Amino acid sequence: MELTERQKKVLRAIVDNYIQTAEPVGSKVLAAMPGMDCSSATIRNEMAELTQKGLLEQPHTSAGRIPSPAGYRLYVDELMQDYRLSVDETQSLNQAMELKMQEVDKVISQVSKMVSKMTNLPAVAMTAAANAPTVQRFDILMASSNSFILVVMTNSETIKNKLIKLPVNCTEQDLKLLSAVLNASLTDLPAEAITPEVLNKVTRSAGPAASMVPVIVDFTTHVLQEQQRSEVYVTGQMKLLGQPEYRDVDKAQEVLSSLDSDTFSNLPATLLDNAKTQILVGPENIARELKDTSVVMTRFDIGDGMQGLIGVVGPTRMDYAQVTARLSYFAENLGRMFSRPEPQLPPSAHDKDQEPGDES
Amino acid sequence: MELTERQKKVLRAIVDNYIQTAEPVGSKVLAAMPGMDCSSATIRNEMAELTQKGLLEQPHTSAGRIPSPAGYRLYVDELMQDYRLSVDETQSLNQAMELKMQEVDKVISQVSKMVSKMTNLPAVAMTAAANAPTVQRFDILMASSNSFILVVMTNSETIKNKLIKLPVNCTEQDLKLLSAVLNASLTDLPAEAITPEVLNKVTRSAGPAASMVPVIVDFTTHVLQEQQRSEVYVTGQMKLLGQPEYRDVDKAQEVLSSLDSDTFSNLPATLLDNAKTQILVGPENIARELKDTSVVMTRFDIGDGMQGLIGVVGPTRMDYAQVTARLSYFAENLGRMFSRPEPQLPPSAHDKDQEPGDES
DNA sequence: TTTAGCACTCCATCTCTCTGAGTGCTAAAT
DNA sequence: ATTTAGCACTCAGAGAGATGGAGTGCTAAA
Repeated sequence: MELTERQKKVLRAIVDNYIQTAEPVGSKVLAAMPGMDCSSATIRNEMAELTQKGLLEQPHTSAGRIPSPAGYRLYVDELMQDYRLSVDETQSLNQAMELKMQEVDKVISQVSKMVSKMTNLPAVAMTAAANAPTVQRFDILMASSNSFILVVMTNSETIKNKLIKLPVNCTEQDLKLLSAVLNASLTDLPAEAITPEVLNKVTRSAGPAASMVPVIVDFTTHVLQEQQRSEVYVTGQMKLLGQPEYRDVDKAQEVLSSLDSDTFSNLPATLLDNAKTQILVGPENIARELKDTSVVMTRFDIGDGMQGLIGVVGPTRMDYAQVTARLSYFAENLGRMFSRPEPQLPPSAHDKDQEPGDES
Repeated sequence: MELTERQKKVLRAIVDNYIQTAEPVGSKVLAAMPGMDCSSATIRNEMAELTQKGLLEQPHTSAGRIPSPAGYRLYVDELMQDYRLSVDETQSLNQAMELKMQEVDKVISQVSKMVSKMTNLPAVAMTAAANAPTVQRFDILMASSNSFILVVMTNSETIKNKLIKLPVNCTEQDLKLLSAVLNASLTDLPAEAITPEVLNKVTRSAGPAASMVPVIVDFTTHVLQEQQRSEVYVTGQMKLLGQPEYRDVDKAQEVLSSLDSDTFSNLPATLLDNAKTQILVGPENIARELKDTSVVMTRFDIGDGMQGLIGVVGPTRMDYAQVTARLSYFAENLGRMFSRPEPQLPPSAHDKDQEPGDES
């Protein structure tokens, strides 16, 4: 079952070529390639053998060969040449990444957009909380006599807030008491632990501002749930249509419709412990609908135990080397950005116009 | 140029039928319709006249008729029958709208998703700040010895925050001073008015915590700019492919690629002062690329002078009546929800699972 | 072991024909 | 004056061959 050097060369050439052209590759064009020092007949023999080994396929008798899923697998595992990012590319990647990341969840959607743009394929991005989210700290500010600002910071250092408009007659002192009670009773509790009993206890000891407690608790559980739920952002769906294998609208729709939270929610388990970029070829895939596509995913770390996954979805015939390289570079630098403390920009920092809703 | 009653009836029937079938309508099927008390020959005569008046078109000599843009215009202005939402529909709309709206900008994207889902067409949603955004209030909380929470509330009552990690040696008192200075100098200023001079002045009087000022100001201008910029969220692009006229991928792509901020940024001026739902048929459209599509847009109000636009994009042959009805209902109720003070839900409120990244 | 040569296969493309839906016009009917 | 029946005409779209060419597998010579 071992392949000769020449067979490897042929297989690699076929995959490379097919990735570029999306057309079955014939023996003639291969023979004409530089570095192939044999005739088309020889190539044909090798091809026949590779086909027999299940690494190539023939759409029909008188067509060239295309790689089979197994062929792709071998290619990405052993044959693929590393793609070197050009200087231009790293520059434009760096430029794209120069985003002002003020809110974590906005970052995820931005990231997804950028990945899609730079790979020219639909992109998927999601967060995955490593540990159960809890609240680390509550603050309550008085905005006016009947409106208050609730500030909640979670253990992953995400901060959420809410304006509470409620006619409550209370002083700054009362608010201090309330937040003290909240901080004492509700911090470090996962969403499930916030039971009616706890709520009752809080309400009883909350003093004059007690009427705010329900709203606060409701908001808190909402925030915690939101943190826990791994949101999946899909961007650039239309990019898939650019690929010749998805000119058929129905096919594209089938694939894209399976790109939702459900599909990816069982993925992280296998992927999160492996830091390297993963390539799932066709049938190896997570969802049945994706059996004719490939998914390339990689992990990146955000501060404080939060992790994210970014990846792209495309035809099995995608440029794995290039996509992998770009994705890894991206993930790496993204992680670095997050671990960096405060960017410390001068306030006159130029403000790149970041088209918000652009998903072209 | 006036139309007879029967001509109107014929035109309406043609548009209605074409909206359903996307096929040219022939005289025979029209004659067979209930309520048409004349033969196909008579209909043919009327059709010829309507064609001559520019309200109908013929794809080729031996095909039925389809409405021209002018025909659609007349239809939506005068002929269209109001679409009555069924009980089922209002229920599912209400259910869809029962979202926990914790953050304004998340709402917009949610809204866009919902509209897309319920019209089965690509949806566009954007906010439009009525007046120049300013900061109304600053707060700074100490999270730990070297991290601080900055809370900024704008005049539209949006609250943004940021965790500042910076080794600053200062007391609660120093923070009080800093926030007092910020509140005194930077509130009610639009982004442009925050000049280096102002910044300098603030830094000088900020006391021991002065080193935080650049970060704070940077964040503030960022927030203000973000508020001002009208973000355009486009969702459900793939829905367009469900429409027979966009089975051709290239056409769909052309349309969808023009759905970005730029296209819609010059729209509000004409639309924002008119509260009713607007229908832009084909060539009347904002962008040249949209000349074969129609856009239905409507306005909704969020509290405190903020406004939003939601709309859908689809083939000229879309079900205007239905889309308009759903959109209006949606906009109306959305506005109502925002003007309501605090929902005051019990904390045990059931939590509808709101699939986040689903754009199928 | 490699290569040239050749017969064979079969997809893609083109042309041609044919069908049927739909029209416009004319002449009779109301 | 309007409506209707009838008829000749048009033309897109489907289906049936016919054609060309890319690519293969196999055999026999190098």
